[in-house]
Amino acid sequence: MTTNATQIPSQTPRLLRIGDLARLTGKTVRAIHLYEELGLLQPASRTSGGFRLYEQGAVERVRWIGLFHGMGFSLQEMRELVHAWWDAGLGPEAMSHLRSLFKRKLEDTREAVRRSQHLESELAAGLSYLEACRVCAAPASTAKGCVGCQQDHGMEQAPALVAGLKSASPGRGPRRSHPVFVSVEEIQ
Amino acid sequence: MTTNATQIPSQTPRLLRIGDLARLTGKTVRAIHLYEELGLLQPASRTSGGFRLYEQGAVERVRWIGLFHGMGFSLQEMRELVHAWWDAGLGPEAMSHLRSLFKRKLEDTREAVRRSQHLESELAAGLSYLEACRVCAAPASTAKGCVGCQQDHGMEQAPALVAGLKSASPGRGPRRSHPVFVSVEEIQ
DNA sequence: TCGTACCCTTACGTTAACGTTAGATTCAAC
DNA sequence: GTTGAATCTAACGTTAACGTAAGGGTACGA
Repeated sequence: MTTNATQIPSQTPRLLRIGDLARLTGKTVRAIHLYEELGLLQPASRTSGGFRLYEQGAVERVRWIGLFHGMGFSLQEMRELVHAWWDAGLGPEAMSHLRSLFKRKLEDTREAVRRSQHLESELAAGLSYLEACRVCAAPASTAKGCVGCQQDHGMEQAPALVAGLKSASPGRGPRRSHPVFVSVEEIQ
Repeated sequence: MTTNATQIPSQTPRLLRIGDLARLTGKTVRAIHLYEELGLLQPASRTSGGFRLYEQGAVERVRWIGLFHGMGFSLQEMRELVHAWWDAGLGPEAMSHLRSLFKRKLEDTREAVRRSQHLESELAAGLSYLEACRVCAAPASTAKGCVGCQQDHGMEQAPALVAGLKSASPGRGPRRSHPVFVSVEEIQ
């Protein structure tokens, strides 16, 4: 009887070996091993020699893992979710637990969105600030004096990201010009 | 002459030892050492015995590091930015490089926002799906059959996150009931 | 001066998600 | 049967951002 990715003339669909699964999903054998260790995926069976054999559904499964991992779910979190799902059929408490997992992750995700959006606006403001230098004066002189220029570019105050960068400059500036005690140059 | 966090009766403000800086910023001494290694922060000087002494500005600096680190900037990325800022005074190319760093990070951040927002909507949909179970039937029977129930909760299709969880169940189900070859139970 | 908190440098440990390597076994085509 | 690709398990390595510990030196108030 042929067991390797061959059509079995009965009701059992063709099974995949791990390498097939890896190629079909763009993952490595190692990654699939890891998912199995974490309980996220199981082979349908094994050969008598110990080779893992997977059903076609495993392809979807690995893709699902990759999709949500890419969106921000750690493998551990997914593991919790999967286990909570399996347990949810056992009673109301388990179901409540599953829902609370969803709620917590949803809240965490909303917070992450806010943080990223905040950073986005900081970066956009900083970039505008830097672009403004190129606009407001002749290129040669602007580029030369831009980083150290004192004008506020039409803004009341430099964006926080740029302000922090600016504060780095004077700190380094005086240290180069006026050493206080031991001039720290070993960091180079 | 007193050098430890004492007012020097001249134009030099009181300097902080590393422990002071750590307490004022909520960071550890170790973290501050790391920032120094990465070139993000430097002590203003050292005692003859080697103790680091920081200016008040270092407090703002460490806070800035923490703020943007918390928003999604890796320390390495911040290092690149700081160095690009320092170099930007050297000419138009360096200035252009600084701007491109901003642009790239801005693009990455926008992508991160999109990913998180996508996950957020998936989680919200999944939660609605799960909440609908509690709504559509009596608690006792709903909780019992919820995970495996076949009705679509008024939705054409389960959200992708839930669909992936559902697909985990039948895979585990048959394996418990109808082992094909070697039943894999060692993952327990 | 003494005592104690503080600081120094060095170095190894932790975590998540794999990557990489090695030696042995299995599988399937020829 | 032979051969070479594929797979097995085991184990160590990588990265970022620190945490932890150790042994020795420093700073400063009492």
